[in-house]
Amino acid sequence: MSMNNNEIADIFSHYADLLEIEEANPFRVRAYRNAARFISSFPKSMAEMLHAGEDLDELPTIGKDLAAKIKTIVETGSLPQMESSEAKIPSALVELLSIEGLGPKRIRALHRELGISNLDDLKRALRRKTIRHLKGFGEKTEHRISEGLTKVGTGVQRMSIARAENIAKPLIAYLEANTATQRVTIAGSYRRRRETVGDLDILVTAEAGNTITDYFSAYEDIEEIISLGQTRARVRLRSGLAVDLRVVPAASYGAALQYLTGSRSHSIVMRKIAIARDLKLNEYGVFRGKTRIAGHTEEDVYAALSLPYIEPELRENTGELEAASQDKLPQLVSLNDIRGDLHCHSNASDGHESLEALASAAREKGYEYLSINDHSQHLTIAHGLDKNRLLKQIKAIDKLNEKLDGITVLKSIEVDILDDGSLDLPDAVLKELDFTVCAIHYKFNLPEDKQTERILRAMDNPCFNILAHPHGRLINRRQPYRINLERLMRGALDRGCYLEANAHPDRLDLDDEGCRLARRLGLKVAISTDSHVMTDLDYMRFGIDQARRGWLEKQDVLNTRSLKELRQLLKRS
DNA sequence: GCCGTTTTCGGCCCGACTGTTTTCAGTCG
Repeated sequence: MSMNNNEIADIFSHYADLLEIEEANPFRVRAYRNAARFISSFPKSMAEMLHAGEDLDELPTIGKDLAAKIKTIVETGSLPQMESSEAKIPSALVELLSIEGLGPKRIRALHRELGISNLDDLKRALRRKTIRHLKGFGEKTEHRISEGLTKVGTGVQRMSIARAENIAKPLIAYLEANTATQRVTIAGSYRRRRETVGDLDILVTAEAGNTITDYFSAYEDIEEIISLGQTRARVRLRSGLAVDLRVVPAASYGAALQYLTGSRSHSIVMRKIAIARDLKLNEYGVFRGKTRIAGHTEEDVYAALSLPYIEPELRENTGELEAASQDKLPQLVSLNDIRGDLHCHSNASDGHESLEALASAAREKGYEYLSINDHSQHLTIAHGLDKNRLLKQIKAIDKLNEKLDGITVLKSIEVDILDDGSLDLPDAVLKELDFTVCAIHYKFNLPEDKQTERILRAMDNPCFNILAHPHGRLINRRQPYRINLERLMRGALDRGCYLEANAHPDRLDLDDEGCRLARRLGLKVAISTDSHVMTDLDYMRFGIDQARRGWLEKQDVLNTRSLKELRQLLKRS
C-alpha cells in the first residue's frame, strides 16, 4: 500500500470534519487539522520515512498518537477510528460543511431535529420551509443556507497573481480617492506574493468615525456584499474574486498589516510568542496589559517580540521564525540585482520582436546582457529554427553586437529535448552559441523515472546548460509532468548545468519550493522571463517573487552575475 | 491530540459580523 502525504492529510482532514460534527473536543479537531496541513506541505514522504525507521513523532504537530495513526494509514490504507465514526454519523453530512454559513453545530441540529443526512434532504427541507422554525434558526438563516447551496461546487479556483493585480489596481485607486482614506495596502497572500491568490485582503487606515466600508460597498465591480460592518466588509467581485476590507486607525497599521498579511500559521506562531512573553498580539497592536507597546509599523511589532523584520514572502511558518530568532534570515534577492534575461524569443520563431528591439528594451532596463532563445526545428508550430536559420541568426547577432553600446546580446536557443534525451540540433552548431536553454515540449506523460532519465541523458551532452521550465506546468491549465526534481538538481550539479525559474506568471516554474530545494542543494538558478512580446520582459518581477519565497539570495541566482562571471559559470568543465 | 523560556497538566490566537436573541452562539478569516 503506497500512501503519499496528500492522501494521509486528506484522511486526517476528513476525520477532523467527522469529529467536528460529532462535537468532539475542538482542540482535538484542531490537532488533526494542524497535522493535515503540516503533512500536505511536508517535503519528505511519510511512508518512506516510516520505511527507513524514522520517528514521526519528532515532527511538529505529530505526537505519539498521530504518529501511530499515520503508520496505520500507511500500512492499511485507512483509519479504523474514522470508519467507526462513519458508522455512527452519515458521512454525507460532511458535504454540508462546504455550504457557506453552515458549520458543525447547525449541521448537527439539522440532522438531529429534521433527520437531514445529505444535500438532497437539505434541499427538500428548504422547499418545505421547515428549517426556519428550528431553535436558533430563522428566516434569514434559512435563506442564507439556500443561497449557499446554489454555490456548492462552483467555488472559483485561485486566481493567478498577475490577473489579481489587474483586478486590484482600479479598486485601490477607488479607495484612495476617498478623502477619509489615509493609506491603502493589499495584504494577504497577494503581499506574500504567492503564485495564486484566493481572495484580496485590503487594509485601509483612517480616523475613527469614517464611512469607508460603506463607500467600499458602493464600488461598481461588486457582485455581492457578503458582510458589511464599521471596520470590516467582505464582498465578491464580478470576476468571482472575494475581497476583504479592514479599516483601522494609523496607530494600528503595522499590527493590522502583520495580521492581515499572514500567513495564518505564521500569525498564530507570532501570537504564541507574544503570550510566552506575557504580551498580547492582535490586529490593533502588541499589548502589555492594556497598554499598547507597538503597532504603528510591522518593524515595531516584530521588534516588540525581539525579532528582526521578516519579509512577507518568507511568512509561511516554514522556518522563518526560527531563522529570525537566530538572526539567520536570508538577504533575499531583489529585482535590482538582476543584470540580464536568459530566455527571450524573437520573431524568428514564435516571438513578436526583432533582435534590435529586444536589445534596446533590455538596455533601457539597465541590463548588461540579454539572450535570444528561439525554438528549435522540432517545434514546427512555433516556426522553430533549423541549423541553417540558427547559423544565420548567430551572424546577425554578431553583427548587431558590433554596433550596440552598453548591452551584449547572447547567442542562445531553446532547444528541444527529444524522446531519447538527445538535443534537437547537432552539437556542431550548438557549440557556436554562448549557451543553451533546453526544454521538454512533448511526451509529457512519461512515468517519473523515464522522464527524469530522459532529461539527465540530455544533460550528459556538454552543450546542455540550463533546463527551461522544469515541470512544464501551466497554472490552472496544465499539470506538471512527472519528474524527480531532486535527482535532476543533483544531476545538474554533477554536470555543471543549471535550472531555470521561469518568471512567466502562468508558469512560475521552478516554483517557490523548487527554488528552495535548489538553494538547499547549492544549485544556482536562472530567473528568466520566456518573453514573446516586449511587455513580457516585465515578468521578471514575478520570477523574483517566487525566488524570494524560495529564500534565494543574490548569489543563488545566475543572472545577478556580471557577463564575465556568467560566462565563467556557464562553462562546462 | 499537542506541547512546554513560569507548565508533564492545563492550556490551546483572536476578533468582526450576522442573526436570533435580549446577552450570545455560530461562523469565518
